[in-house]
Amino acid sequence: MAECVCSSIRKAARAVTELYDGILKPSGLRVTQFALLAVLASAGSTTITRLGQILVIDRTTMTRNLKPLVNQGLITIEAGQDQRTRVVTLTPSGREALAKALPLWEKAQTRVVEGLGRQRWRTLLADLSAVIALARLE
Amino acid sequence: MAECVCSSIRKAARAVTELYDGILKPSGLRVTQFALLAVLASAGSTTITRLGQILVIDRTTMTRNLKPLVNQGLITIEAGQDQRTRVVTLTPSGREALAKALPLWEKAQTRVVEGLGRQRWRTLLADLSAVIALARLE
DNA sequence: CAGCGATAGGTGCATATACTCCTAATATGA
DNA sequence: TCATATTAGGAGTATATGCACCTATCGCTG
Repeated sequence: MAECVCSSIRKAARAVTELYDGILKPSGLRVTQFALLAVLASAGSTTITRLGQILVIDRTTMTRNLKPLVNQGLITIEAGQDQRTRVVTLTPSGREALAKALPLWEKAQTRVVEGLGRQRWRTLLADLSAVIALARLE
Repeated sequence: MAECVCSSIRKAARAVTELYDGILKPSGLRVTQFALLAVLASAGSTTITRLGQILVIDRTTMTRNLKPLVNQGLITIEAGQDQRTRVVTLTPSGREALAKALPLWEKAQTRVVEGLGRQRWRTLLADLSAVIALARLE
């Protein structure tokens, strides 16, 4: 099953997560949490469902992933205009944590990109996007 | 953070896992479990640590991932010659479950491979291998 | 052969992931 | 406008993931 797309991607995800998490460790953030904060920083306050759509994470998983960040005071969750929605907002403390983690992320990222070569890295990102689009059809 | 290698791979892993799990559903196996059984079928009985090395999964995670498969009677775990080790073996029932899941896996796999194109698929697998090797240096 | 480092594995803990089923609020349309 | 479908979210359950720390066994070496 060496050619299984899914297993290969999952395997790579585990390997690369371990690398990033290890390097990010001093920041106190995991790569999942870092990515979440980064999305909030760039997209601004948004609902839980919207965050899930952006990150390709199930709605209910998002709810749970947000919890440790709330506990650490990095984000807040409040009711939106639409009373059904809950709006997630980056706190100053969250913005600070993100800024502190950024150079560590860059370190991990550089290691992979340089090891892989820029061209190959670009190809990989494009291929992964294609896979995501494919998987999410219908 | 759209260019984050780690986030992109994780995102793709989620998307593609959902696809495979959905298609594999009638077999009662998840893609993680399918991959595990497939490794056992091709490599034969092995220890927990060895399985983890093959699948790039932490030793302790392996222990837990094996549990539902034992409960379903698809594998057995027994002490090895070396009394420290525990040897995992595919049962006839496990072999059967794997065989039943295979055509479903092929369906999911075909969909991704054809959607992506053979060439691009090959490139992706090679790039993912490179990423794994990179991440696991040192 | 006694002791010690290395190896195999397990447990506790925390996070990550998603499905099913549930409630509440909104939007829609007869 | 009221009934209904849709949408946003949460809770229960089960699996997936790995780190820190623990025990038991093995192999090696003085």
